[in-house]
Amino acid sequence: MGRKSLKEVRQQEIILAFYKLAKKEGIENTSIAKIAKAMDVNPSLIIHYFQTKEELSYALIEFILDRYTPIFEVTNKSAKTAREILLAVIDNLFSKQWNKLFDDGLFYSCYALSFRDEKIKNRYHSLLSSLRAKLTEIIEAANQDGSLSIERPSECADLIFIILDGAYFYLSLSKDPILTKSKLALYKEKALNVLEI
Amino acid sequence: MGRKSLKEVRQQEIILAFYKLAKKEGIENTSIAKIAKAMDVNPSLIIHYFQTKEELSYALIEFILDRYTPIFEVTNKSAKTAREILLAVIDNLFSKQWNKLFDDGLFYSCYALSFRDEKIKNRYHSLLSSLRAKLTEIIEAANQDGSLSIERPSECADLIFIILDGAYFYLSLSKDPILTKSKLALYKEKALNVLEI
Amino acid sequence: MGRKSLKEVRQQEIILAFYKLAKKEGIENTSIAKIAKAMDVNPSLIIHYFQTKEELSYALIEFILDRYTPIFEVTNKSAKTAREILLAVIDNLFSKQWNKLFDDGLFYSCYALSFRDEKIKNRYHSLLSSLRAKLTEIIEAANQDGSLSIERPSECADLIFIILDGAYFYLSLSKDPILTKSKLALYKEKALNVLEI
Amino acid sequence: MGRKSLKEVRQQEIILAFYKLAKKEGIENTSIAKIAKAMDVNPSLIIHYFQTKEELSYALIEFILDRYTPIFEVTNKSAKTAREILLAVIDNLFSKQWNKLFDDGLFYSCYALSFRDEKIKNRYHSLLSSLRAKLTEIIEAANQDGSLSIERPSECADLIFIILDGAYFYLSLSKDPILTKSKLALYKEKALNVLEI
DNA sequence: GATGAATGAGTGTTCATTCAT
DNA sequence: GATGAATGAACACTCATTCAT
Repeated sequence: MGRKSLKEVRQQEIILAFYKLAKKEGIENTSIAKIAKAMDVNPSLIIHYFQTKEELSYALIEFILDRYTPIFEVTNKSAKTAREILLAVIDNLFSKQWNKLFDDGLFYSCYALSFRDEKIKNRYHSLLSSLRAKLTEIIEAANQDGSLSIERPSECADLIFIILDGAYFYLSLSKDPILTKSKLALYKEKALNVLEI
Repeated sequence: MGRKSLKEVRQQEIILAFYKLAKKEGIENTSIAKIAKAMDVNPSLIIHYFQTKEELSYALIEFILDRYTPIFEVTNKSAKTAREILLAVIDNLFSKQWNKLFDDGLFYSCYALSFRDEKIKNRYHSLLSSLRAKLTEIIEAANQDGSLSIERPSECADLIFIILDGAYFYLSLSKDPILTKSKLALYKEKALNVLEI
Repeated sequence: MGRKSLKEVRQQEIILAFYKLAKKEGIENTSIAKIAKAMDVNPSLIIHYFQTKEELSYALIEFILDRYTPIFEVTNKSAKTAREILLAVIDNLFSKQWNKLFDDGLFYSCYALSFRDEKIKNRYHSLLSSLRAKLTEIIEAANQDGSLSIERPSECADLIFIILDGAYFYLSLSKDPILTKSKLALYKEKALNVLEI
Repeated sequence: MGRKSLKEVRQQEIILAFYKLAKKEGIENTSIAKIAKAMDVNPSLIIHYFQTKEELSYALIEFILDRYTPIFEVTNKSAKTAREILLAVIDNLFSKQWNKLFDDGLFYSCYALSFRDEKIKNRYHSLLSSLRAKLTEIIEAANQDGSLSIERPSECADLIFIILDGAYFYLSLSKDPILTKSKLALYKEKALNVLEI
């Protein structure tokens, strides 16, 4: 299989540096020069690996949306029933502990970009769709083993994400972590209601 | 004693020009120079009215969030029962026809700014809170005249907005207007369910 | 005789505000706008009284060089002998306590301007000449009453100012006030030697 | 590995261009853009080599104060006695022919800056101190070989510079070169008196 | 693979000034 | 006498990018 080429390694380093800076100061304030400075390399090197700023930005978005991957990770998956897995996933979704590298500000910044960039819009849309699809699968599995009997699993999964996204949209603005926690618990309950649990 | 003040008029003109440009090209790509060019005035005139770009940006956000005002406007309000008003408002909320000057991209762009600007965060939070408060009032009015009997009106209003915000978050990415419409109808139904209607 | 016109009063206010700002931040960093802000009036008003920045600058230099006037002020002049007056003046010169409103940085800044502005150069030259002339007079008076017998009074006065200016030029850079004081005393002694005292 | 560095060469070119412009029009009127124009390069190139205007200004001051170096250069030094060297140096000092690139206006402009910039003040102070130290050394050498017997060499050197600085301060304003020359001769004589020559 | 030279367009902001009221 | 509108040129500085080495 061989080791990763230097190119890929370097590209990842650059994206990570970009990510960290953008997280701190915002995407629009993060220039190639700043990234280069943070990495202590020459700005030209960044252009060398990503021909344009635009390409670099796409790579960043890719990186950011990849943060979502572990959202469905459940420990001891094989040892669990479909229903247990579903509950664990719901827990995951409504706790947002799944990824420490995740940054809401950046997520919404890039989301906002999608209104003027079709490519980004597609990327976001496909992420949101795939999340829904995965949840749908889990619901269907629970249906199959009889532990659940949801009539329209995909509609149900969709609704849960509607609640989830609406919840984070609102709670991101909150400054009271205790209130946030209790609200999140409430919304989770509502999501479980959707599942008739 | 002095020349008559054009301040408010000019400021509004500038904000409107800013708004239009930002809508088209994004906030981060809209410079004072571009606004000035669009208005066919000198850039320093803009600084004359808004001392800094920051101040101008705050004014823009104010302007954008003001677009939300008509959301609760219902024709023939006095002739209607509380329940009718409530239904009309829900219709409003889930149609987003209430304001043609509204731009989602801009709304989310500014929202994203709130993660690095406390002032903006407060402004968004207060908007969202006041919307919830107004809906709560309407629900309570319907409770009072017996046409509704919701136990926790504010929790109920909150939940409706959670669904609404989650819905728009998701549907903003959609490119299929027909699907969007039908989904919106579905979410509205869910909101009505929350109201036990 | 009547009272001073509003014009003169206002002009003096402006110059004083200019002076204070320039003292703090340097001439080259002091703009009409800043002066106006400090005075809480409109920038145009300043232009109204001094047609151009240049004119205002000339007025400032005039103001600054006027600070030198009290240098020859000696209390109880009439009660003193020529020699006593001379000694008092030398004391004055080498103490620089004569005017609290005096600022060295500003003085040298304007002095530097004289290299590119003939008018300013003349003004400075005439100040330095008149100071020498006054000192010469005092020396001549002491010569006359026999308390001194200097052969070339004007040359002598010139030399004293050479020492004085050289001293302040050097000591302005010093950060050790005690050393400054002792050095100043030494230079004064040398000046008195010139007078054969 | 990378392109060969032009840094020092270019930096010197920039400083020289800065110097020439500042000499003609004054430091405060010399902008980065003007320097760039004079050099027929892009303004950003100057920023590339000196990150800020401030840094560039420091470099200029360094350059200006370096003009003082040749002041103690004496031809045929080894063939001369200490006393001859001393006389040659005094000649140098009071002729100011030592450096054609020297500009008084600029010197005093930068000197004036030292009142608001500690770094510049230190630089000037160290220059003046080192000049005094060098002269002291020469006087001590003459003391040693018996051609002079000055009790306090450093005080003596100091006094000579006081006279020198005071002289140039005054004579810089003069417009009569013949008078200047004769005065300078007189002051030189006084300096020699200090050395009891 | 990486650096440094160099550009040109752009940023927000300040400047002195003019003119109408 | 004083204000506010408006300008146009200038400021230091940052940007993404290209090219030579």
